[in-house]
Amino acid sequence: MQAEERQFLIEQHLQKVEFASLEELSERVDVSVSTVRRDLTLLEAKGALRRTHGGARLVAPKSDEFIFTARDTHQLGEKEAIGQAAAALIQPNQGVIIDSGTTAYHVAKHLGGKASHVITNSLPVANHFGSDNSVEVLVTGGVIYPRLGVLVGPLAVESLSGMHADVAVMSAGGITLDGITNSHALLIDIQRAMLKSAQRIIFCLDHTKFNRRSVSPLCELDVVDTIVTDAQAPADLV
Amino acid sequence: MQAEERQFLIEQHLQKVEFASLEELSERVDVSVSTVRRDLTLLEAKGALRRTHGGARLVAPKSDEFIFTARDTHQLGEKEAIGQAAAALIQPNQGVIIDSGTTAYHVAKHLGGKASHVITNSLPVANHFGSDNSVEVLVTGGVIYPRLGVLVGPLAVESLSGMHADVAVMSAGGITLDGITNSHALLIDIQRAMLKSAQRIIFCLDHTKFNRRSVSPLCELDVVDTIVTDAQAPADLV
DNA sequence: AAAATACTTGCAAATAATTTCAATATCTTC
DNA sequence: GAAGATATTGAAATTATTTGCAAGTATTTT
Repeated sequence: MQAEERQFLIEQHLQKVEFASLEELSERVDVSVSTVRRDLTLLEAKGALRRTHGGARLVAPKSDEFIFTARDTHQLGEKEAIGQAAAALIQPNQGVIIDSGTTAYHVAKHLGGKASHVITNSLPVANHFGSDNSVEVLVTGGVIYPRLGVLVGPLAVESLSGMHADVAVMSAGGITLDGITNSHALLIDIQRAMLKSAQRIIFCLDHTKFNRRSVSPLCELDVVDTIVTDAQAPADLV
Repeated sequence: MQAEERQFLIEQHLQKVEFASLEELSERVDVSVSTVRRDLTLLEAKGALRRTHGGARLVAPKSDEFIFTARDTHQLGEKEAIGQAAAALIQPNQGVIIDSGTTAYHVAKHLGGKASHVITNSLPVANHFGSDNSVEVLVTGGVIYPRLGVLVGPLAVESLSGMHADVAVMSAGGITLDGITNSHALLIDIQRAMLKSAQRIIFCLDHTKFNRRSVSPLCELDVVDTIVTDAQAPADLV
């Protein structure tokens, strides 16, 4: 096995497990513990990981810089499923607007190369498609809302105003019979612009969002074409 | 078999396998290992591949994250130092435009919370500041240029046109006495807009950029206020 | 504080790279 | 086409890297 390949494997393995002992790694790449140590020293210098007593650990444990995972951990399974279901609704070669919520992000993950254009104001979504040249990704301008990686502000709204897409994949803070609401006032303007620019509106909302009302009203229910949710959603509202 | 043909075969084979040992190549083109070594040295100088202990590997094999890390490894030390030096030139609370090159990215890394506003069209730079709420980061809109994580296109130029910053930290493909040039034509418009929007222009160029001319002319030398480079830069041009 | 575990350092064997040199092939020049 | 000059090639000797091991040192645990 080649030194470089070995180091790559170590890096890759750590991406999965976040922490690994020397023995574990040494066995995995089939070299002595000494060599693993040396590799780890190198990789640490490169900034790829951090050595600890007994092993090594990822320097940035979260897969996506932004705090996503922290918010996510709760309904991860449901969101994953919603993402898959919503992605299945997208026809090949459509233009898709993807919102900045965590649920919308999961839709992006399952989209693969289906869409031909993706429009988004979410940095995690942009990163996800960043090295994929089968999709044209259009990022709105704007100011980064810290910790969420969302682009907000007038520039974001402006950039959206001139655009058009077949579908908009949205998420929100809450839904009642009166309409859909969201918590961040800054997002409202942007989401309205998104709704206006898309022909078909898909909302992705897990069951915790039902019968909840956030501070800012976003839109009426009749604007929405499809809602994707999970099995635990209250039947009466559906 | 002809030397040129042999080298072409090696190149071609590597395209497929990403990595090959000396023995493998020697057998494949039916010459001694010594000759393969010589060929590899040549091909490396040409930039077609990278030699490693025991073989050779493609220059840009993997494409997961933005190509950054791969491109970087070469002049990493120099770029790191340039980044630090350039960051030192920024006064606290200034508005800074940061370009999309790898060198400019290193400046961002060393900027800390010095700047009050950062304007960029580079996703890596945006990510870097993403969870830092001491800095207001303004991202231009645009289409993602795959593999580099740069936002390009008319939207990017437009978003820059209305903005203003104290300093612009730029990088480029080459510099001669005739001016500064860059390789990606799509970037030129954006960089020009950046130059127009900033009061003071800092160019970060490592020594390999000197006396090199890329395809597209960017600007004359008199536009530039400061150039940050490393020790190996040719003295006469400085 | 003692025991256990992990880390560092120095060293020798194995492996790979560079250098050197003779043999062969290729190109010039007549 | 032949003689000499130049370049390329393969093999041997030298030098450098990498690897695994063991002894000594540091860190953590009990």
